[in-house]
Order: sequence, then structure tokens, then C-alpha cells
Amino acid sequence: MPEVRDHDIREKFRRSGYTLTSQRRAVLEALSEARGHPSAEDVYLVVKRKNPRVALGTVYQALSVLEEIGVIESKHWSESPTRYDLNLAPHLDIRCVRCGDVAEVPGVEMDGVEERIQANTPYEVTRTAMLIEGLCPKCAGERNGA
Amino acid sequence: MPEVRDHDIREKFRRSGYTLTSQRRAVLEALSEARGHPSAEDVYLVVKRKNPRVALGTVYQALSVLEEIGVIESKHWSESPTRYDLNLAPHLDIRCVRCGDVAEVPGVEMDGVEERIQANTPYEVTRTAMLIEGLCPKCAGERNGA
DNA sequence: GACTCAATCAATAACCATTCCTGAAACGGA
DNA sequence: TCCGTTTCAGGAATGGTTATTGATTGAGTC
Repeated sequence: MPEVRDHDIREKFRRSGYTLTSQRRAVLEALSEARGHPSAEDVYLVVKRKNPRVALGTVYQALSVLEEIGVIESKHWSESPTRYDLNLAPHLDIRCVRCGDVAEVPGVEMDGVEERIQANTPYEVTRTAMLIEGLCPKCAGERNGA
Repeated sequence: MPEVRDHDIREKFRRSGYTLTSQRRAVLEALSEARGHPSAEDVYLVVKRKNPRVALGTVYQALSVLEEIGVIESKHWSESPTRYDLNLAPHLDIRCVRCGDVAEVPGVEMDGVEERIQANTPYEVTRTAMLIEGLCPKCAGERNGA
């Protein structure tokens, strides 16, 4: 993890009152090592390699704390486990319905959408998420080949 | 159900090869009677009032068939069961994180977003969904009151 | 360094929406 | 009517996630 983010993370822990334990740090490291957008299970497997005593429940709890204090974010496509992401900048992700791989979709501006939604509903908007599904090039090729 | 939609539905069943059974019709009727966006369980409870022998699994299967042939659509907010909707026109829904109520958000244009996404990813986009969460006026009031 | 209290942890059981499985029933076509 | 296929009911199973319960750890204090 870059120094800057590291400081930022420490700051968020300090402000929240939660403590930055070794398990939570391990979860963060697993997230930054993992390519793509790992599930809780993926994170668990990575963390377990270094510390076999860690339980899956601990990983879930750590992920929930990290999301609550705004260090990571989650996306939940239906019919698949929740994916976690260190990238906090607004961005779109697409998930392959066949193999489950998640990739970023660059270059699509969604600025102002949340504001327009808020302007058109009496609800107090707390979160918006764009969930995109498709076929990755690899799976599209295999489908045509088969 | 209006006559027009009724004919449309029959047509979609004919084309798909599925049969429009009484159970599937009952599910459709339950969906059109239900206010808002019912879950499978909600639909099940309504259907069961008229036909107590119908099983929950049957409702799930019927909903899945109806979605597959394009008669209904589903939205899945995390941490809550999938909601089903007869309204096939593009529209946004917001879900209250406190009571679970779903309401429509009118007047927000999302035209062209799917095309822009497709233009910026090598994936073959099959589906996009905007999932919006917030606090409904009622729950926001209760929160402030408490 | 020992003490105290709260926060956190590991392990496991429980939960719940959804799917799968099985044999029975209904349906459509010869 | 018979036959093959589709659909159904009922219930068991699945899988991601959360709750529970003591044990452990850690920061602050003396």
C-alpha cells in the first residue's frame, strides 16, 4: 500500500474509534494484492496463507468495519458473492455472468446522476450503484467456439 | 391485467415454448395486485390465498420463467430478497434501507448509458441496473423523532 | 510489570433466500 | 387412450452471510 493511503487509513481508524488490528491490516493487504475484485472467501484464502488461525467470520467482520469507516467499498451482483474493492474513486465495474470476472469500465461519466435522483425523490438518497453484467471476451469466444 | 398486456403475455409464452399454466397466471395476477415491488415470498402469500396447495418453490420457478421470457423484471438490492416488477419500461427504483419499501424515481433520464458502457468495454453487455438506496420520508421522520 | 475493562477474536451454530431433487400429476399430440 | 414431455408440490439441501459465545488481546493506569 502506498504511504499516502496508509496514512489515510490510519486516520479513518482513529476517527472511527475502531482499532487497526493485525487481522484488519491483513485483510487490507489481501485486498491490495488480489487482482480484480475479490469476494470475502477470496480474501479469507489469502489471509489464511499467512495466518492460518484466522476464521472466515473474522474476515467478514473486518470487511464490514472497513466498509463502514470508508476504507473499502462493496458491490453485490445478484447470484454471486459480494465483491470488495480498495478503489474508492467513482468508477463502473462489469461482471462476467459466465466466469464471474470483474473488470473496470473506464471513460463513462456518471457525474450528476445521484444529484438528479435526489432531486426527483422524497427519499434521502444514501447510496447509488450501477451493476453491469455481460460476457467477457474469453467467455464470449468459448461460447461461440462451443 | 389490461387486455393488451394479456395478449402480449400469451404471445411471449407461445414464442418461448413454455406453457401459460394456472400457477404462472396466478403469479402474474399476484404481481399486478401487489402494490410496490413484491418479493417472491410476498407473491407466494398472495397466490396461496387462492390456491393453498401452491409451493414456494413453484413461485420461484414461475418467476424465473416469467423473467426469462421477458414478461417481468427483477431487481436485487443486497441484504434483501429479490423484488419483481411488471413494469418493463426503463425506470429507476429506490429502496428504503430501513423498512424495505420500494418507490419509483421519475424524471431521471438514463438514456444512452448502456450504449456508452458498451462502447467502453470489451465485454458484451447483457444487463445494466441502477440500484438506489435511501431513507423513505416516513423512516427519516421516525429516525429524527427517536 | 501487573491490573482492569472494553474491544476484538476464533469457532461454530444458525439464518434465510434460493435452488435442487424426487416422484406425482397434468398436458398435448399421435 | 396411450406416451412422452412439461410442470408441479413437497421437502431437503445449498451457500453466502450473520449471530452467538467464551477466550484473547490491547490500551491505559497504577
